[in-house]
Amino acid sequence: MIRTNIELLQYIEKLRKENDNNSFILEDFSPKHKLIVQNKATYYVYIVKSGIAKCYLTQDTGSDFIQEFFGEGELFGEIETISEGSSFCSVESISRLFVYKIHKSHFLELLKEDNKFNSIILKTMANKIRYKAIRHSHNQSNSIKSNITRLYSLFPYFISDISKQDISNYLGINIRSLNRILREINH
Amino acid sequence: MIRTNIELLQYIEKLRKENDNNSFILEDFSPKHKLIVQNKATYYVYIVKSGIAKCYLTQDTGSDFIQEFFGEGELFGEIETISEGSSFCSVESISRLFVYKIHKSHFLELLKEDNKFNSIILKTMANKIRYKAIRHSHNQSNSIKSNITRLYSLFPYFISDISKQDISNYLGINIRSLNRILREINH
DNA sequence: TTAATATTGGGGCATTTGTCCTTTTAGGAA
DNA sequence: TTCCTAAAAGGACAAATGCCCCAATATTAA
Repeated sequence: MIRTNIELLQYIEKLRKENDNNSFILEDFSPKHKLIVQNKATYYVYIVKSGIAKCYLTQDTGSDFIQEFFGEGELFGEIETISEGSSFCSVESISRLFVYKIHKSHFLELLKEDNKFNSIILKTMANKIRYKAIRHSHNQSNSIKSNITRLYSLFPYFISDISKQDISNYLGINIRSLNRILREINH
Repeated sequence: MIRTNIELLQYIEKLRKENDNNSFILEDFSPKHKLIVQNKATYYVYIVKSGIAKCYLTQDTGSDFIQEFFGEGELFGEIETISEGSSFCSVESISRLFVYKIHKSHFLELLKEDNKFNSIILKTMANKIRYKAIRHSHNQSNSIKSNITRLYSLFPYFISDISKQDISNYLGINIRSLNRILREINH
């Protein structure tokens, strides 16, 4: 639910220290700021330094479906950069958010020239695929109750960190259903 | 639904022609053969030459959820190889299936030494992430009817190529619901 | 402070989807 | 051919989920 990638974050920070004229720029956003907007061109790749953001798709019906919550070290914008399309989702800060951003062209350069970086990105993307597969598989073939129970066991405090509306959008259900089940679980 | 990756297939076949002692082995499977088994170690990465396979996760409840159908050029086994875990899904032939297989260690070697190959794999993985995101987003926030209608427009002949049970498992619904909606759509 | 707005919680009902079961049809093996 | 099994189709009812509504509480703005 709240994804992190400490190995990547540490490597980025190491690169920043070693290189003075480095390509990573630290930025600071307050909540509800959109860093990436669905269907718009993107110019940067981002890595979360601290805080939480949500990554979501807006459907034709107007409803949002949240793909992931990004925490420390999470990477985004890389898909758009590597496969050269406009953005297929939006990314918006939930809490105060610090990110390192790097221009597309520098990101692609690093991918080519830095073997270690290349291998970390490959691993990061492999993990995203694995995680998505498992999550969506569970979500699509189990009841809401079982999905929420699963979240409780994986992320005991998700209820306090994330709004009910966002949790609903993450589960692909409506907020009434979420409340109904939460009530049932807590007697 | 039936994913393909012609660029990758062509590149593999080019490598095979240029290199006599190449690392890709052509194999031939009849339907219902499991090439990868969930939770077991894997030793190879595969690329589909022709035919169709399904990639699915089996839940604790015993039900299967189909991630994707793999057609020409689709890659699998790469996640397990890159992120070094046992398999998180099973892959099973649906039709007669020809695949190129390559040993994990050779795959990793190619990734390091062949820039073009590296870049094709990165693009392939980026596309998987994008595709999964869009599919699951739609599937989780729309009715069965709208999901089936979407399949019809994307893959007009899916009904004739794939069994009803597999379609149900792909949509994360039960077969009764599938039949009910199909009937409704066709009056 | 007060007013305005967003978030949370839940009642009541409609709709969708799942479960169980039976029949029909199609295809393969003996 | 006949038998066996798997796939497909659908009736009837139960359970899960969505939708619309309103009230209570918390948060933000003036």
